[in-house]
Amino acid sequence: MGAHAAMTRSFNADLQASSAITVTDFEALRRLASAEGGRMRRVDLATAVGLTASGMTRLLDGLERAALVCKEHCSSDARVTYAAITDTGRALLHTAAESHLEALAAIFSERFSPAEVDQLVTLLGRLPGAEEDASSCPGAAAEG
Amino acid sequence: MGAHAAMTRSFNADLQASSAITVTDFEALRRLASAEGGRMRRVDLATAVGLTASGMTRLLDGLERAALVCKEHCSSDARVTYAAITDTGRALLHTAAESHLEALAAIFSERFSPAEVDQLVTLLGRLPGAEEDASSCPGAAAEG
DNA sequence: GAGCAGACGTTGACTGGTCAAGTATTGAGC
DNA sequence: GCTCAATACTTGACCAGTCAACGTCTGCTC
Repeated sequence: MGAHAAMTRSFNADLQASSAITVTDFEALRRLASAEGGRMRRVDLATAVGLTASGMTRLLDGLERAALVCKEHCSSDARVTYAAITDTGRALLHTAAESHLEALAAIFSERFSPAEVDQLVTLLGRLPGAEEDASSCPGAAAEG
Repeated sequence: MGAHAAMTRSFNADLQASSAITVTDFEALRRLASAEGGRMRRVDLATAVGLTASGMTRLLDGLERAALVCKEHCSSDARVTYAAITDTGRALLHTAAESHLEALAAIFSERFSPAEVDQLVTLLGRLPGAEEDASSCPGAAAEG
């Protein structure tokens, strides 16, 4: 409890200050940016970042209002709406990533050797819900 | 994000079903139960479980309403109020602990060898905010 | 082609938590 | 013994997310 909450709070404050987004916003943008065509079905994005569909609706509301993301419709299935990252979104993600990944790296490299980081990544990767989180973790095995 | 959220959700559902409390409630009760005299200053309890003071007020509101906890006043300092676990609270904690720790053990023993659990405990124990979390983790090094 | 189960997305009501501001109390310095 | 900064706690306004219910659309089956 304590550790996770504390870290999330600190990362949030960090991102908030540098880019006015939350950790979850960051995750969503990151996912979109690396998705094919810079877009994903809202439902897929939701499960990817670990939110419910309605949670994703709220989150994207905010990102849309900030013009970081926009809606696109699917021609073959009228039920689905894509969330697509905009150029503004990509730019902000880039900025945010610098400070966020730096903070992340700081926390970890201060406390763990590269080998230990690897160990954590493999071990935690076995947790339910982590599935392909590890593969998308920037600098998982890298980072000297 | 995903993994933590998913696990917390599942543990919450579990506890909710068995005892109508959340993971955070459980943490607070556990802390109180093992504190000297079954009580702690609200402020200390808050930092112990990783909440703000106001968060703790809200949380204890609920536990008090359910009679799992009660207020006690400090004779030497009128500012402080203790949160004290009641007999009802201890009983419920006992029940909840069975199912919760079982679920916890299941998740971990399915995925990690005892040695790996130890490794995780030591590594994660270095995270900020984890400080003495590990020491209070039931069955950290035990559990075959 | 009508009916129906199932998927996608949104909405309203709620929860668990935050932050900022306020009250009451304490203790140290003068 | 007054003043003032600091501490303990509560409260109101808010935020991020959940769940349950709903509308819409799709695709299968008959």
